[in-house]
Amino acid sequence: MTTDLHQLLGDLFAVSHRLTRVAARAAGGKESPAVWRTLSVLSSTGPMRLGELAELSRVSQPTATNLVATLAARGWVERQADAGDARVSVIQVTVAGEEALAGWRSALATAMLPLFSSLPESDLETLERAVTIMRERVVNERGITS
Amino acid sequence: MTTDLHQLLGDLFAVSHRLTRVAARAAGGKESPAVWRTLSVLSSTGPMRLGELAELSRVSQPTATNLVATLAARGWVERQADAGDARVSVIQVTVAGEEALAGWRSALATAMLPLFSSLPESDLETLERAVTIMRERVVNERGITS
DNA sequence: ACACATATATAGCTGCGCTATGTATAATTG
DNA sequence: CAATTATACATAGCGCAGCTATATATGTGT
Repeated sequence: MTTDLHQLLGDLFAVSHRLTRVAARAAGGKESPAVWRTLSVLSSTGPMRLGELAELSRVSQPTATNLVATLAARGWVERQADAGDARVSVIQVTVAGEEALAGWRSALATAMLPLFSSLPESDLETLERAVTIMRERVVNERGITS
Repeated sequence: MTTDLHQLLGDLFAVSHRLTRVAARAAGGKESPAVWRTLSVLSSTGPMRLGELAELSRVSQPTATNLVATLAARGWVERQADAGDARVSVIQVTVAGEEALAGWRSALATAMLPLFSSLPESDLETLERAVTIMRERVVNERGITS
């Protein structure tokens, strides 16, 4: 069966977006999805400059500034001055940030378990491979227009 | 390997959210992601009442009202009075709506091709199966708290 | 020193998405 | 059949993500 890329990408986007809505409502604490997405990026990739974070999170630089400000206000990230360049600030997840992220992950898993627990192991493996594939697409490239 | 559901769900959410950001910027026309998500839901599932749309889209009813208003203003959906119940309005995608959706899908595919075209067929099939799995999770249940 | 490039911050806007509440139509019940 | 309650959607008003345009501060090069 020839995979129709148009259809696949459209569906992938639509279902991804709906899934983020599910998650947002399920683990619906006070924090917004963007906060967790940003924290996830920082946690999985490690400390980085603000501009880099913006690229990886696929948001504009001002948006990243705001998100980091929010995260910093909660004590979940720290900004450190770069030794060699006074303009850059390196963002780093704090221990509290890792804990908050773990807590959210746990809440999310608990809330979404009813939806996913009935899946056979093979489906979970499919999802896992899909996550890996998508992450590589999202992370590795320098952006669509590069 | 025992799949860690906590990790998987957290990663799935994070990468899904990032993917929606990629798509939003890639096909970055004037319309917002929510518009396309809503239109996708309507198109794939068919005409439905507003409340149903809210549930399937995983948004609140007032949010659905607003989105439908936006879509109606662009002539992409129509509201029809229900014969048996004067309270309900049935939402239906117009021909123009289908065309707009197809156009967006095309733009999205074009923009994301550089990221996905290099994938082997097996990966595309994995993504396709993952889309199916996720869609069933998102569609079938009546909501987390039901 | 001066011009230009780069990294982040600020200002101001649009629109999503929410809760709380209002309004109109059904359904129910004494 | 009138009064109550439930349902479907609309309205009001808020918070915040995310954007563009622009400012500020620092670095680089001639």
